[in-house]
Amino acid sequence: MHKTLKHEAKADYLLEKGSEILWSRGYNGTSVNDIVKAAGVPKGSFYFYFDSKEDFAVKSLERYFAIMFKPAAEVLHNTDASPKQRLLTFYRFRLEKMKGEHECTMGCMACNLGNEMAEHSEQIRNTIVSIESRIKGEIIKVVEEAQQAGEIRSQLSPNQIVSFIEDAGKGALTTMKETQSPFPLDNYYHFIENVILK
Amino acid sequence: MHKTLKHEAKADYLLEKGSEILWSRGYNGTSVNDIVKAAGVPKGSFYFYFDSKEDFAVKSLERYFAIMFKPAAEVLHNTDASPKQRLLTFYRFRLEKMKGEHECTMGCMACNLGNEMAEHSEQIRNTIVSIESRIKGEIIKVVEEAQQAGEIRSQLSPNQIVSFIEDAGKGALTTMKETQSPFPLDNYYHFIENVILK
DNA sequence: GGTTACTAGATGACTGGTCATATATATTTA
DNA sequence: TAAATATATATGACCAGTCATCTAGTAACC
Repeated sequence: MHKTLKHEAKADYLLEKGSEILWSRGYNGTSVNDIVKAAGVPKGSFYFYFDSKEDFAVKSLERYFAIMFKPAAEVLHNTDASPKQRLLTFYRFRLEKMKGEHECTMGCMACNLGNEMAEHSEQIRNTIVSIESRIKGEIIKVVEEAQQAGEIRSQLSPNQIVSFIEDAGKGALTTMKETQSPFPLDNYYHFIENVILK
Repeated sequence: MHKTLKHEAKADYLLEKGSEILWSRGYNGTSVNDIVKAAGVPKGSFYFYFDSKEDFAVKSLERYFAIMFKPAAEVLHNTDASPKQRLLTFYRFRLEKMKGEHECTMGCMACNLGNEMAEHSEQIRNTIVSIESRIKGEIIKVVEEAQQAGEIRSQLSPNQIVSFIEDAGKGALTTMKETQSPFPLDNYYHFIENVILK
């Protein structure tokens, strides 16, 4: 079907209203009804804008990554600072953003949906894996630069380093959500700065 | 209500049969029907053995931690080895156990349920937080010993170190599940051994 | 008889998804 | 220009099935 601009705008509106519910309540905890009610749109319209609830989740994730990563990416690529400094600012930036989310109670949307659905929806799993790997790629480049500049040690490969930092961040977000406290994220940053990126 | 031995045995049987479903499909993805069907127990009986689905999840988590942590704890307290060696063996042991779970597709039950339900069930959140903090306490003691023995550096507090390692582990399990690969766990151990516990 | 252990079946609200139908907006034709 | 046609969008009633939970009862034992 041909998608008009108007079509896309309303689909975006549904995503805007529904994504936070999905983030908070998870895939199986969110009903299509919840989404359309939040947007004030009749039930029947949902399936005009999305193929299925699964399709809505995929587009929600894409939107989430776009919103969360884009501003942070600018920090990452801002060549006024040295590679290492850019990495630190980048992680600090992301972390503060996550801490701000509803008193540390919501965690990371991708982690939530990944943990819940990776085993049961290839669409959702693929969306998360492919976007995360693209983001990782961008960070890896900066780590390579930092290694070449001698700012951080070179015994570990950039992929190992970035994989570990990214994974540790996911876990910190999980614990943040469980304990409803920013400590895990602050502790995480402390390790990045003082132990990992050395 | 007075609980007989027989009563407890049958409740355990329901937990044994239902926990894996809960682990795999999550809280909202698992129905009471799924659980009783898996155990071959009449539907009406469920509420004779458990107060609610939420109660079942709490007891499932307690069972999960007991099964996963108990054997690992023996490694942790086996005083034949030095504190640092015990820590490394402990983490290696746990990691191999998690890698074995269904080709890396299931992740960690507590992370799954925590991410899904922490915001919506105080019972589930409290269960996870309190058990994890007890486990953390046991590990912290060994880190203290290792620091006193000069086996690992002392600039960081044992609580900081253990918090970070535990959180990083959760994230590694999340990525393991997303990517269906053991790499995140192996990379995690590599960092514990060569970067964190130094 | 009385107490406790257990369970079949029902409850009403809710699930993701479909459908026929209605209207609004473009596009084409005369 | 106006009329005719086609397409895009809107809508809520409606599936068949599932949800967590409860009630009212039977079965078992003392």
